[in-house]
Amino acid sequence: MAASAVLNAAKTSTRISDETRARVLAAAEKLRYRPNATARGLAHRRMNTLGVAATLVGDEPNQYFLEVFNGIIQRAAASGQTATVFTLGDWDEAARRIPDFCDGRIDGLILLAPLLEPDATPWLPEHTPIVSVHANHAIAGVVNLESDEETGAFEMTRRLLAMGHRRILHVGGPPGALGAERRARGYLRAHAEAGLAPPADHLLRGAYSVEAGRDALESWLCRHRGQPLPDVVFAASDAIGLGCTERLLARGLHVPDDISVVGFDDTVLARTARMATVRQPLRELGAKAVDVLLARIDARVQDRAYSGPRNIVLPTEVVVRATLAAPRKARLSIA
Amino acid sequence: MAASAVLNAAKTSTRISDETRARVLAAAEKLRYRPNATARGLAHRRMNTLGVAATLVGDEPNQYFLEVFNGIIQRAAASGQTATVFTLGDWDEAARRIPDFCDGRIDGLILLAPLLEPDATPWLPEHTPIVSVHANHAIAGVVNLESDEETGAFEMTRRLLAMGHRRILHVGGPPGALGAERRARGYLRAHAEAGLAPPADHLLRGAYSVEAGRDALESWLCRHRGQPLPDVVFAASDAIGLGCTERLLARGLHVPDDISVVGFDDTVLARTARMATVRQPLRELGAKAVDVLLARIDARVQDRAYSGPRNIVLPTEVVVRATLAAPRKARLSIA
DNA sequence: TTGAAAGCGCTAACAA
DNA sequence: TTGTTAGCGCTTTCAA
Repeated sequence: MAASAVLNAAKTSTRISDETRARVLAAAEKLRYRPNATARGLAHRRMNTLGVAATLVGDEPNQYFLEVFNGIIQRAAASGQTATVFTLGDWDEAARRIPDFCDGRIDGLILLAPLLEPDATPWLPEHTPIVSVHANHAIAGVVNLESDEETGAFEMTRRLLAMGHRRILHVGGPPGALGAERRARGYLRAHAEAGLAPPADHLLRGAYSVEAGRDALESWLCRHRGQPLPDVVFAASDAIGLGCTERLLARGLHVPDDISVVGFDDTVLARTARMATVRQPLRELGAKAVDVLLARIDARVQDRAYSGPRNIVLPTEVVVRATLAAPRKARLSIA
Repeated sequence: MAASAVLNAAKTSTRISDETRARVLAAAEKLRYRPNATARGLAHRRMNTLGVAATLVGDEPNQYFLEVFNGIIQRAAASGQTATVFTLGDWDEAARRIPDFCDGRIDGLILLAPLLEPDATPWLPEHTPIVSVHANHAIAGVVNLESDEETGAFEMTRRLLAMGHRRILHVGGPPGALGAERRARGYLRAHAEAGLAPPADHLLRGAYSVEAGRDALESWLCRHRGQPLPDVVFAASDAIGLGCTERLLARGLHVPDDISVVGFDDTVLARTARMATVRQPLRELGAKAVDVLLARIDARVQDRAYSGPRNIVLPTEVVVRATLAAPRKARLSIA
C-alpha cells in the first residue's frame, strides 16, 4: 500500500488522503525505500528497456555500430528508456541466441545490420517487437530502417564525373552484402546515365575494413603497373577509403593532387581524415529506430496492430572534403 | 516443476528421472517455452546485467566513452553478462538518478569518468557494488580504475625534450579535472628533471574537445604574433590535438615539418590522423572494470568482503606517429 | 523422485 | 479513502 500510494501520487491523486500520503512518504524516506524495477517489470510486463543486438568483434571499434548506437541511447534516454547491448559473435548465432534475449528483460529489440535469411520467421520470438537497421533482407514481422545507399553512390559518382573524373576505381564492399550491391549499382548507374561504361576491372569487392581497403588497392595497383593511375578512388566505406589513402601516400602519391579519394558512411573516420564521403544519417537511423520500436511496443500494449510502414528509407548526402579535387591534368602511370 | 527440471538439468541430474526429464523437455519444446529473465531475476536476485553510467551528450560521439564501452561489452559478453547504458546529462544529476538505476535490474554499476564529490557516500546505494573508471576523486566504497596519466605525460615530454624540442606548448584539459592536472604535472616534471622551466604562457587549459583545441590555439597564436613558433604542440587529448592541427594547417604551416603535434588518449582520432599520442589502455580499462565488478558482485553474493585493491592503475605508453618529427632547424615566427 | 507451498517485490482489482 | 487478495513467472524449501 505504501508503494501504491507513493506511485499513485502521480496517477490517482484523489485516492489517497494527504495525511496518509505524507506518512507513506516519510516512511519511504526513512527506510530509503527504492522501488524494485525487476518486481515492477514482472507485474507490469514492461521494463522500459530496449535491446540492441549487433556483432561486435575485433580490436578496432566498429564506428558504424558506435554511431548508430549513439543515436539509439540518446533517443532512448530522451524517451525514458535504457538500452542494453547484446553482442553476437556472428549472425549465425542469431537463431540460437536472439530468442533468449527476448526473455522479459527488454520490451523490444533493435537488430543492427543483421545478416539473416528471409525465412527467419520460425525462430523469431513473436512476443517481442523487433526493428532492424540496414537488414540484408526483408524479414517478416520486422520493420526495417535503412538509408538510400544507391542514390548516395549514384550522386557521388555523378558528381565525380561532372568534375571531369573518368577513371573511377570503386573499391567495393563484400559481395552479397545488400549495401555493397547498392553502392556498386549507384556507381554503375551514374556511368550509364552519362553514356559511359567503366572497365570491369574498376569495380573491386572486399570487406569493409581499413586492411581490406589497403590490400585490395595495393594488389590492384600491382596488377596494373604501367597503366594509367585512376583519377579517383571511390571507396564503399570510410574505413576502406582510409586504407586506400594509406597505400597511396606510401607510394608517394598526393591526395587529392595526384588522385582523389572518397569514402562512404561519414563516420568519425571521414571527419577526422577530412575525407569526402557519402553521408548516411547513422545517428538519425538509430534515433528513428527507437521511435519506431516504441510505437510498435505501444501498439502491442494497446493490443492494436502496428500500422506504420514496414521499411523506412532515410536520405543520404554527398559531403565534399579535402580529399576530393579536380582530376590531375597530366595523367600519371602506376609505378 | 517443468522449469525446475529443465533448469536443474544442469544442476541436479540425479533428482529427475530420465523419463520425466524427457517429458518436460518435449513439452517445453512444443510450447516454445522461454524462461522469463525478469521473474528469474526477482527470485534469484541476479540479473546478469551490468550498468554503465556516463554523460553522453553533444553531437560528436565521445570517443573516450565509446572505446571504454567497447571494452566493457566485450568482456561482459565473454562473462555471460549484458551491459545496459544509463546516460546522465550531467554528473550533478547523479545523486538523484544513480540510486534509481540500482533498482534490481543491474547487479553492479560502472561509473565512467564520474565527477563526484568525495562525500557522495550518503546517496550511493550500498546494496549495489560500484566501480569507477577515471574518477575525479576517491569515493568511499567505490573501486576505481585509472591509467598513469602523469607518467604518460612525463614520458612524452621527456621524449620531446630529448628530440631537441624546447618550446613545447601544452594545450591542457579543463582546470580542476584530475586527469588534466596530472597531464600538466607530467609536462612540468619532465621539464624540471631536465633543468628547464617552460614559460608560464606555454601551459593552456580548456575543454577536451576539438573546438576547444582549435580556439585555444588560435587565440594563443594571435596573442603571440611575431614571437617564435613553438616547436611542438602537446595536446591533453586527441580531440584537442586535432583541433590544433586544423588551425596550424589553416595557417599554412606543415605538420610535422614546421611544427609537431602530439595528443593524448590514443582514440580512433589519433589512429586515423596518424597522430603521435600517449596511449591510455581504454578498452583494457573497460574490460578490467568488468572483472573487478564481477569479483565484487561474487563477494557480495557469497557474503564475503571484497578484498582487492581500492585503486587500480594501468600503465600508459608513448606512441610515435607521423605528426611528430625533430624540431625545425630554422625557427619560424608566428604570423 | 516428485508434488505442494511459500515467497521474491510489486501492481491491480475488488471489497470494505 | 483504505485494506485485502490474488497474481506476474520463477526458485526453493519441505513433505510426501
